[in-house]
Amino acid sequence: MRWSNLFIPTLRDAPADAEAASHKLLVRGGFIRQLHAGHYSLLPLGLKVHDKVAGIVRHEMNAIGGQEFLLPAMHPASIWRESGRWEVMGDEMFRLEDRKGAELALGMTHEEVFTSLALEISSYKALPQIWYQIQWKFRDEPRPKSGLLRVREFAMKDSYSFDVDRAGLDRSFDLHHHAYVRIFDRLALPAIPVEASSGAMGGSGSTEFMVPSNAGEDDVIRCPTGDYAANLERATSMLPPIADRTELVDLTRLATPGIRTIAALGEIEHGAPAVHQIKTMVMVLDGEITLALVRGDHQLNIQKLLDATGTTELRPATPEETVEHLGASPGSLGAVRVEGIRIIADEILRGRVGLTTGANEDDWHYTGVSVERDIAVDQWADLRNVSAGEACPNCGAGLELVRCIESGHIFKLGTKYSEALGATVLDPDGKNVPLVMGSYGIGIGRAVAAIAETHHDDHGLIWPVSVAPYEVVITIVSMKDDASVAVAESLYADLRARGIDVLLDDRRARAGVKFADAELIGVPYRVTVGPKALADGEVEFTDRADGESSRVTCQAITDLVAGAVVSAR
RNA sequence: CGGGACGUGGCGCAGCUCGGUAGCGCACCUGCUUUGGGAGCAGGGGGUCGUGGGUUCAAAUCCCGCCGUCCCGACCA
Repeated sequence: MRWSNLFIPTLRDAPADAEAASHKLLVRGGFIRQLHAGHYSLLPLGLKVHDKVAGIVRHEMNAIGGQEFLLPAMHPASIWRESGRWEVMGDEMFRLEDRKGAELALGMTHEEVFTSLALEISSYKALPQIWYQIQWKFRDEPRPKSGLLRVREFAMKDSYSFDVDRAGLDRSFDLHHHAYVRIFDRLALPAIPVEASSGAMGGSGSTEFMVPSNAGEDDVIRCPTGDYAANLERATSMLPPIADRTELVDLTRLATPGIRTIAALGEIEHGAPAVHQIKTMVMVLDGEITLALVRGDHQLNIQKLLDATGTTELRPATPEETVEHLGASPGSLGAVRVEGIRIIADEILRGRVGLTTGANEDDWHYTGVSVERDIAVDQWADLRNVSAGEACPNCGAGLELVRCIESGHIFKLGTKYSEALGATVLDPDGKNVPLVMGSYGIGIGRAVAAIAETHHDDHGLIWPVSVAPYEVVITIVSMKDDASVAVAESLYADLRARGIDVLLDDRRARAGVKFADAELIGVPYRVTVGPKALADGEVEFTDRADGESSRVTCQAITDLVAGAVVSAR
């Protein structure tokens, strides 16, 4: 294409409200424009990248036997009621009514609709099936942010596997895992597969593909040796055992006037170091007051509590609720001899004695607490946040904490949706069994942003050839130099004939402007045609990634460019 | 939802404290010069100052409501 005919509105300044590098550069480079919060228009350049990413995803899905569908974006409420998610999804689902007053939703994911199609599978002989689509999803995110990274309307590749049993699901899951590795490899995204929480999707296991970036919103715990990686919501670690203060045998009340924090309680006479304290968090799980107990120096991980209890809605109790149920205010709370309230405790507290905790009376604590003897724990679970530096559960090395963009997520769903919608098949024994399902997602726009986030420098974007809006740009230094124009036009025609995605910068602009724009929009290779080199029968070839330039003869340039592009695709 | 900030041509900003008919840079148009890293000079076009109301002779500016956008937190396949 000829730049002079294209709509590529580059900006010298990024909008003031852009924060993330990908956001600034995608706007500055003329790839996207915001319509309103969480909704972006893809401009021609942005759509080209988006299409190329989708094309790679599509190719790899087809390679594992996936079949492409296109399902409606708007769904009747009934199908979401059948799965129980009409209520579960809460405010995150866009809901509307049609003229007849029928309730509708904009799809945020498509388990229900795909499963309804799977009702037509009636025999195990038709399995396995892998179905996918690339379709727009709508989610009423509480806080859209960072350009394309978190939006309310976005294209997603979502696929679904249907198998007759768990072993089949494991195979389909592995196929997807490998396809995802290939996809992220081709996208040049250094995605780390990590153990993850299944959240509201339900199911038995899930893996996220996480791209390290400080623009991300997820924390990953990773072992530097590479033998362990998990979302903080799932991560575990080995902790050195704590020697209990066994001299504190008897449950004893301790006056602690004005002491409200773990730290303060560690400093007073007869106080206790944080590792010998129990932190008591009062939470409301689906409307039920619950005490969550962790060690004094630990932090409660909300997602772990949700997962351990199967809760859909969780919030901290209000100060009023806390006083009503426990008789004291935060700072003096504990679970000792508490009855009639659900108590969930972190595994690390199991068997501990000689502990200190609040006495549920302002300004009083207990010491000598034995967890087994004094606290009626209803459920033990891993509830604590892992911190950087703790020991890897596999090898003991110090764990690191990495901020990441969640770029893909694959789930073993099991039979939750097939049972809810009655999607069953006859197995070899003639028995009716529910389909065993998996679901697998990659956000296309988020992948575009993640690539931008990880492939840029001070001058602009540096697209990998696989997704670049154009593979090469021919920059004509001076449109008034007829020889330059002729050589550039000839090269342009040759490269197009070779199937190269080439952009001819034929604008009547100064060379500096053209160089700066080419770098901003991140075209991986540039051929500069100008009188200087042309006097020697040469042009310049520049690699955007390293900035290296070389002189190449006019005869050799076509092969060189085509070779570089094709090998990098 | 809690906290904070901001809404003035396409983008970046000043003007607001102390009310008096809107300005700068970039971009855009015309001309001349320039021409290998975001040119110079001259001329020019473009703004219901987010919105509704109030105060006032007079409101971008003061007051109130609303809307929108961004950031932090909460939340979030």
